[in-house]
Amino acid sequence: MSETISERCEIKGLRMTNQRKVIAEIIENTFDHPDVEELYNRASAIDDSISIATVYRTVKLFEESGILDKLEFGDGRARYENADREHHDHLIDINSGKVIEFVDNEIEELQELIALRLGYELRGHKLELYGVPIKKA
Amino acid sequence: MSETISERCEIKGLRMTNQRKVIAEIIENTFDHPDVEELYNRASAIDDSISIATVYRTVKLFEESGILDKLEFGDGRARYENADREHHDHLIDINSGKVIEFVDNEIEELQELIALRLGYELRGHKLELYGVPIKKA
DNA sequence: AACTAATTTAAATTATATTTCAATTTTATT
DNA sequence: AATAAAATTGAAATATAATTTAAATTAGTT
Repeated sequence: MSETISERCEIKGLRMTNQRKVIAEIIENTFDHPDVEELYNRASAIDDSISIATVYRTVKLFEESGILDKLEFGDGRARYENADREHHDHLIDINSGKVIEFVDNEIEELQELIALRLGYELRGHKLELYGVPIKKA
Repeated sequence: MSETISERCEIKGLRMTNQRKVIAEIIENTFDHPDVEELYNRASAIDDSISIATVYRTVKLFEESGILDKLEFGDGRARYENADREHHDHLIDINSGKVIEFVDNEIEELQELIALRLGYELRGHKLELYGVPIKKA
């Protein structure tokens, strides 16, 4: 969480148009996992000249630049989150769709180890847990 | 690996048309992770009257019946595998696209535990490791 | 064999994402 | 500040994956 997204874009040499600034700021201040449609809605509320094509282009650009992480929870829509955060994985409540973030160092280390055993250097991973809330008695 | 896919379909009360039998058999005897297009190619080679719409419908039906597992490795195409196998996760070679299957009980147990700590009963998970081969000296 | 309901094909449609291209905006240069 | 070159934009067209429609066929039942 060192620099803002706009700052990181400049470091990467990306032109900061107003559209990109708007989208960057939305993601900066968001704690959920919006899809493109939702980003477009939020961006339009700030600057209604932004087109959805630009939102698609921008998230793709940001993803390729390592500024955003793309998430896919299996419903066909890609979701995005700020990549400049402590790494974490996701637990998805299959009843409500709610997404809970978590970190577990033990599981992170195990993944490295498993990859090594298979002769690979781990470059990334995707871990999603799907569950239902435990009912309290 | 107790029954064949066809047998499991019958248990579930699904009608076994010739198209479904062909698709079931392909998946039964496959050790890779074909997408719909690839299943369609293989099915057409056996019975060239099968349409791609049927392949789409069949994999969806099979998935909903718990006969197939749907995999998404982030390239936009869904892949399928026989669900009636020892549970395993996947390591994807990001250079070659090769998919390696693995099982690690420690990581399985950890996932249960993490879900419990968050107040959830684990119903499923998706773990994919992405890596590059370690070069031998 | 006839009947009913499910399934099939082929085409049309939907949903998500990407690309095209003229117009505009940005950045670097003067 | 004005200018030129290059990148970005919006709107529409296009691409791609998946689903649905409707008429025809097939499976399972009587």
